[in-house]
Amino acid sequence: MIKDQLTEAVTEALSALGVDPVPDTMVVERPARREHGDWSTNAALVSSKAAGRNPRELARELVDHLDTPRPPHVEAMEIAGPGFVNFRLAPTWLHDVLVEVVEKGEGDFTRLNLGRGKTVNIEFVSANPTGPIHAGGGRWGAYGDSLARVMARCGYRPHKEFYINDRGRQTVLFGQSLEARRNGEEPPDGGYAGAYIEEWAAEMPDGADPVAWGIERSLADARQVLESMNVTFDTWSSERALVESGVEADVLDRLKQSGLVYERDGATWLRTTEFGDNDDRVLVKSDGDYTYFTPDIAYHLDKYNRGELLIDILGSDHHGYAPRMRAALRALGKPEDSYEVIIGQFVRLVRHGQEVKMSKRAGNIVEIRDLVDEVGPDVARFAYLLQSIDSPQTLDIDVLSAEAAENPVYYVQYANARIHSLGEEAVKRGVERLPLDQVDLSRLDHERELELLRQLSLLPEVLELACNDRAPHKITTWVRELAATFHGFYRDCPVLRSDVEPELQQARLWLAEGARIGLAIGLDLLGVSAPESM
RNA sequence: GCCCCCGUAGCUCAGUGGAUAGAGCGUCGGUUUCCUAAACCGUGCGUCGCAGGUUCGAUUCCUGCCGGGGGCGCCA
Repeated sequence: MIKDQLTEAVTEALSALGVDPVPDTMVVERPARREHGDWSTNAALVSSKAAGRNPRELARELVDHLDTPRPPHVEAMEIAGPGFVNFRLAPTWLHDVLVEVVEKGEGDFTRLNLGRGKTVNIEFVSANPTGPIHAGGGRWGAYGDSLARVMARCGYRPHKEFYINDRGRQTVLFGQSLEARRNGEEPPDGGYAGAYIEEWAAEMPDGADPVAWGIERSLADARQVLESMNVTFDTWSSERALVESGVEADVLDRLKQSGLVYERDGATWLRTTEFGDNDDRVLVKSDGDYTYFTPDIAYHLDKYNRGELLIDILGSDHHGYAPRMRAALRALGKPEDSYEVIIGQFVRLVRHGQEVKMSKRAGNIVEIRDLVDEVGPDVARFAYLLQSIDSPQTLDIDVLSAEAAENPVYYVQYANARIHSLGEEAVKRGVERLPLDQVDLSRLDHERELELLRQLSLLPEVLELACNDRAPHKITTWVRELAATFHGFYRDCPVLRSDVEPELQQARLWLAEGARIGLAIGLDLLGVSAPESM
């Protein structure tokens, strides 16, 4: 890969100039502006101190050194600004990218090995099974599932997990609410009052245990709607089953061995402050019951059977929970970096220009189902993945539905549809794509063609960032830009028109194939379909 | 009071230690004798919330403040 070749060349040159080791802030990167070349390095800037020379002077020497022999594809090097070295490459480097893309295909192009086979347990959604999942929960679903896809492509082995809180007060209240409705009564104080309670109560068979039936009903609903958005889980873990197996006592014993457990006011506490929590936490209440915390610790311990690294994706309303779990796992001897918490910010829904306030118990929720039914699974999923999980998100339902045609997901899918239609048209016109090694890719020299190739060449860097930053939305940004460069190419560079020379036509057909592969990879990582016609 | 996240163009949001800060939508105007106009092209005088600090260089890192969201139970 060109980046590695350039990095190696720069590193060698620096060490020949007495800079060894090379500062780890040294990068070879793509400059933001085209005028600054195809690639550039800050090597002279970050090494000037070690070299005892001013940056531009060092840059000069660096360039002289790199000139004999020049790294592959390099046509010119320039010193710019405070001491950047910019590399101007022949378009051949981009033609090589296309060869790599089509030879490796959507299965292997940009398959990284950052994870080296490490297993990762990713827990997300985990909504209480007391009703349908609201539209906010869809964000965790889309995010978690896509993060798993991104990590899988980067050499991790993810295991997706949904934790079911099928025990405790909320489930009891939920069951009572169902039963009350079934008997035509009002739900109990603090119970659930949504319209779905009435619908579900009517479905409930005679003699069913309302709690157990209600939980199953909720889970079936969650599973179905999440699957419609292409969000799936490898394991659905039941808190009740865990508790019934009696693991809490084991966990308590193990925690006691850490010496961080103590009794106070009749309760049993864990000294989580030892590991940075604000307060110590109760494990066993003074009435003898476990708090929710204890089975949760047991659950996390159990998850280590399904992952060396644990990732919890939580809504920002649970962020206070992270320090205590981190502390508990450290008390149990788990390495600090084996547990990661990702805090997702909330989704605000807007309809008719007004925010839709949601409360499950009051019953005025917007379900994911409503959203998916209204705008379709691809639109919903793409919308969730449009921005960083750190940012509060505003989804305007009217914009997503009424203006569906201008939705960014269609823009991307349309690019794919155009490529397929190009293929069909080629068949109609009797044009066959020759084997790649018989095609002269150097014919690709139009700015639109080069832009498209540049965008494709960016995927490895983007994927690595998306993985390391746990930021699948970076894939969304990239695939939108890929679609944009394709549309530009499609507009200005006819492929099958009769006035296009056969050699150029062949090269362009392969370029379209490269774009198709890029779109397929990107959309797959996002869990969004790539329709062949629209 | 303490903790987490956010504050970038009219709106929704990318970007984040570098060289003139971007996209979509919206506005206005243009583009089609053969490959899908769900497209393309042009059109934006933004104190990157404010003030300090670190740095050769800060929208990006640190501190404080202001504004918004969320959280601070022997609830889950």
